[in-house]
Amino acid sequence: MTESILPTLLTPRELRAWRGMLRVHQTLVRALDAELEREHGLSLTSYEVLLFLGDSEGGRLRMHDLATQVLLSRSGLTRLADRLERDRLIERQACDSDARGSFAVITGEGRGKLAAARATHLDGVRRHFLSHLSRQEQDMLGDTWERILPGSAQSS
Amino acid sequence: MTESILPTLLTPRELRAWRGMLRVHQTLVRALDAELEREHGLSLTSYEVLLFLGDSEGGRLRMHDLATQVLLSRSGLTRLADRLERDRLIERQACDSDARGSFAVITGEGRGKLAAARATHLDGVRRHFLSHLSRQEQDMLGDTWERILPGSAQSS
DNA sequence: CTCGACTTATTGTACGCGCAACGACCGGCG
DNA sequence: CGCCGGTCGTTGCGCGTACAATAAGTCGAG
Repeated sequence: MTESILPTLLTPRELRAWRGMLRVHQTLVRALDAELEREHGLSLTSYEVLLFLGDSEGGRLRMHDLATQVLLSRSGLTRLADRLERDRLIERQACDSDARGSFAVITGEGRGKLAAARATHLDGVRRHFLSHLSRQEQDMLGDTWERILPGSAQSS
Repeated sequence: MTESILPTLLTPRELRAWRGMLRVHQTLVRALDAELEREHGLSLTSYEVLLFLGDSEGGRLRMHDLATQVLLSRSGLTRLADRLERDRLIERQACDSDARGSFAVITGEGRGKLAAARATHLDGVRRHFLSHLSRQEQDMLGDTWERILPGSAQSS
């Protein structure tokens, strides 16, 4: 009676590819976040905000665009920006071409923090991730990501 | 004066491999979570709890072990288990060999939910992820994950 | 047998995030 | 010009999670 639809499961090969990514991602993100927090009192998302701002021309970005790039909801970014502003790592700036909008601008202090944190972060990415990959594998991974989600290449 | 240490940045190839994973992971997890939530009112973490329980012998697991497998803190799992128990998808069971411990046990209703959700979830994983990968690539990915984080292969 | 260091699960608390709603503002069309 | 659908950033609210502290229990050394 209750013989429900049994979905055909994944093959071991598929499982390895899929769950491996989940594990690796979660583990690495946790580790990188912890390192950043410990050495610079910065969360990974805060770091990414500074990163994108620092690499933008003028060191500023519209809130909406910034939210998109760091994969945060607009409300989430509003709150995060509040904290970063409180810590004087960014400032807000009105947008004169559109009175609704505002820019987030990285401060000098923010740039200093970014440079320091970047060293830690990049070191972590290399230790935990890149060091295990040959150049060919890196290329292949990049191709794979691009195929799965077109436009997955971006700034540092 | 303020000539700080400029960390040497990542190469484009490294960037593609690294940030690609971040984007793909976040996007896919969001999508899968939304599908599960919409079609079965189940979060991805809840699903994973049911999954691991359903695939364990006796349909039960110690809270501590379960927390480890779903990558949740023990307190996080306690709360999640509360919710799942409220929805009658799992039950708690005392452990007679160790009076401190308790088991989480999947219920019949939980198994039904799992079977249904599993169809949705596996379909999603195939559509969003596996369909873009050849068998060779799946193998290569699996190898890569295993090298980065030994022991990244597990149940469905 | 008893003590003490460790483990297990739970609880208090705080935080980060998303969703929905809001006010302010934009731009195009009648 | 005036309106109206859409957008931008912010806010109220609720949820899910981690960290620290706690109570109960385990196990081995003396």
